[in-house]
Amino acid sequence: MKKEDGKPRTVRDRGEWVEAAIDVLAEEGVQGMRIEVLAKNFGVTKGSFYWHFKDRQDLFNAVLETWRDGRIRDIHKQTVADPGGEHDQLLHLIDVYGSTRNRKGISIELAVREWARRDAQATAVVEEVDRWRLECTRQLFLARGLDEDEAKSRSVLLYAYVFGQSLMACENYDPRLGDFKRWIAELIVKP
Amino acid sequence: MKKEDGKPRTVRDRGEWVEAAIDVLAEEGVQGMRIEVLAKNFGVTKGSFYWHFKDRQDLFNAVLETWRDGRIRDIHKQTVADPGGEHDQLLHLIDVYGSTRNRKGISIELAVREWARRDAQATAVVEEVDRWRLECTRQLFLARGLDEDEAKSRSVLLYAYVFGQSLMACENYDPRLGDFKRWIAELIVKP
DNA sequence: ATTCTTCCATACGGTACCGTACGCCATCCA
DNA sequence: TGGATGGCGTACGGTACCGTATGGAAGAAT
Repeated sequence: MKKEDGKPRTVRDRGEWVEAAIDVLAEEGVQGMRIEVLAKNFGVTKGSFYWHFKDRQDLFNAVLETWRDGRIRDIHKQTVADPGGEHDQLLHLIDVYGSTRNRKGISIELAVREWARRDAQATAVVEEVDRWRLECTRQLFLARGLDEDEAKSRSVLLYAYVFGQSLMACENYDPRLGDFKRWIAELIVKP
Repeated sequence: MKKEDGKPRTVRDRGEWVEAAIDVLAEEGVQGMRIEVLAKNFGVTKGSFYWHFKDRQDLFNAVLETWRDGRIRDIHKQTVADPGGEHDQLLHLIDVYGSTRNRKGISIELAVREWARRDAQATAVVEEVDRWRLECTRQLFLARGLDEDEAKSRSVLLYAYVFGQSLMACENYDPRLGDFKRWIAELIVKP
């Protein structure tokens, strides 16, 4: 059959599909990444999807790899050697995951971890990302003069805290929550 | 049509449906609570379900209320006044959510919070549970002699940490992770 | 200009659900 | 003992998907 209207035919590549899928992942979770829904929100049909991807799992793998590579790049950028600035770098790390200006990044983070609870592929990706992150913060703590054990412990605490923080509904707990969070960040980072 | 086999007809009540639904919630998440699947795993058909529940949302509400009531009961049991024992009570709280013997409880906890990210009803329930929990631990910290702000801050840190901990994949980070977690717990609770 | 390749639209069969309509059996009750 | 009622089975229509098969348009290659 033919298209009668004059709408220009949109053409998308694999990368655009993955980006759009990650957006939906953040908002709806893994279950939300439906091919036909993605296609509709995207202005094409699934004929396009199955041209660029073998099947749904193929998209999932691409999403996971893209996320992983981005996170690993990010953590390296955020923990570059800056002698004397380790304290601020650590505080910044905590802040990034606690602030609302990174809402989308946090949503993706939670969605991927939720995914990882029931999917081996996602679990492997999360493990790899966590390894890098823990390693990088460990280096920062070491540079601050902490011993090996404390550096590792505080790294675990740091990331557990930032992820857990976004799971909690404590906005109405106290109007001075912002102060509390700063106090907590200092406690986690403090030498 | 008639049942030819001699299987005794199973009869279920509302509570049993809710219990079974919570089990599935822990393993599969909200999306996993499908009526026909629940019924099959349960040895009945959805004819039974629609006798006990108006619709799927009706089950969801029952699940949320049951969870909320259980959590509120639990937190009160775990934070009863025990002058001088507050330190151990706080450590125990952290331990409960970190240990593998509470695997199911943790799974439910995460599933409900995942649910809450995209559903207002679940959000309200999580908020209520968090309020109680934060309030109870705040009392424990106060009893330890901390001032108001630090009691509140450490309460937030405590719960953010325990939830975040179950989101992380750091089992392979270091064989002495158990030691690290004990060290972290002490840091969180320490006066 | 013709063929080739790329990329997408459409149609189709299949599955897994939700919710409803209705009927059947067992038990309690007069 | 016959009827009422609680509790469930079955069948049906409807929706939302997945994946495949096939065809068509538009540019690239020759």
